[in-house]
Amino acid sequence: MKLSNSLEEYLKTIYILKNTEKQVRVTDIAKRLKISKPSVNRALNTLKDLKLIEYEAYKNIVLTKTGDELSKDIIKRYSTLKLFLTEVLEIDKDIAENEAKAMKHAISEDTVKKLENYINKILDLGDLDCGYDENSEKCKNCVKITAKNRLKKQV
Amino acid sequence: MKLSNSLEEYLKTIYILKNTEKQVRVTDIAKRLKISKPSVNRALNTLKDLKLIEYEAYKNIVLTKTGDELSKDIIKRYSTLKLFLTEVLEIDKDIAENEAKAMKHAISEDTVKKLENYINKILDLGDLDCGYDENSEKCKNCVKITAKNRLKKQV
DNA sequence: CTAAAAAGTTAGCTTGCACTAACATTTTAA
DNA sequence: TTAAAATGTTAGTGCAAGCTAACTTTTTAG
Repeated sequence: MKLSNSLEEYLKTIYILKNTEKQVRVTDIAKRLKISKPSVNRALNTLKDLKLIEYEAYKNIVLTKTGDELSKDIIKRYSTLKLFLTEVLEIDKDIAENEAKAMKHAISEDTVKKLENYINKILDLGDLDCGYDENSEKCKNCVKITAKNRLKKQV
Repeated sequence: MKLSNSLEEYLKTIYILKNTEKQVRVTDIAKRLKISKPSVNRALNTLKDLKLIEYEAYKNIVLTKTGDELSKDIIKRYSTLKLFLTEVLEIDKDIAENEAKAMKHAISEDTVKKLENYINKILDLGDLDCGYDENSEKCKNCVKITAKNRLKKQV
């Protein structure tokens, strides 16, 4: 299922609220996304029509099985991109979050997987560079990585 | 100046046509972008209002100085992303083009620069891996790169 | 040179997604 | 327990960007 970036943001937010707050409310979504409540209301009705959430007027918002799976998928795309931006390119967290948010919609499952493998290959290597002089003949192909505190849980 | 992804695609297309065809026409833009001529017409009027192109009814389409600079900037973002996807992640060209197209809007100047530096660091290393066994203790930090024919001119 | 083809434009429709104003329902606190 | 506050919904607006149908202008071929 292919959603608009806007709807993906709603779904992602619902998932995050579900796992961090007692309840998932229109107002909370609106605050987090800095969007008006009526806009949230309409988006929720769209997500309901798509059978991604259960939603009755004035009642609690609940993800369906499909909605839950799709949320995880969206968050996976988002956090993989964010991880790449912050840990590999060493971009500032806030900027990385914004860019990952806007980029996530464009990235396919396959690309996410490849990016993830790539990041793992790079970050699992341990700390810093490999000990050889980056400019020496011996190991000129080694890539020096300076990321620390990697592989923290991302949301 | 921050344009929508749609307007960026128009501007990028105008730039490319300018440099590959004798003239830049509504029909050519429409064909390339697979969008109707009236839609192109309206987009062109928007770009004209933004002083990115010169455009009079039934006349030729010309980029202004600002429009030309912005086009280059857009293409830079696009092609840097595409290069990363194709050469580093080894993603299929067509898919990479589509994803880069949709992602380019989200990426800042600063991130483009960092990504570019990163790609250069990786790709400038020469061919293939460094000769050590990737799994050996000796050089476990080396990243094997298999890209060939890199740094081709991208458009 | 003119009629047909190609190119370009205008008008009006649709959808997505934001907004405010106004109203309805639920929750909370005196 | 009930009035105020908080929350949620409905109605209607605006804008971006796609579309088709119908029209105008320019180009081209006989």
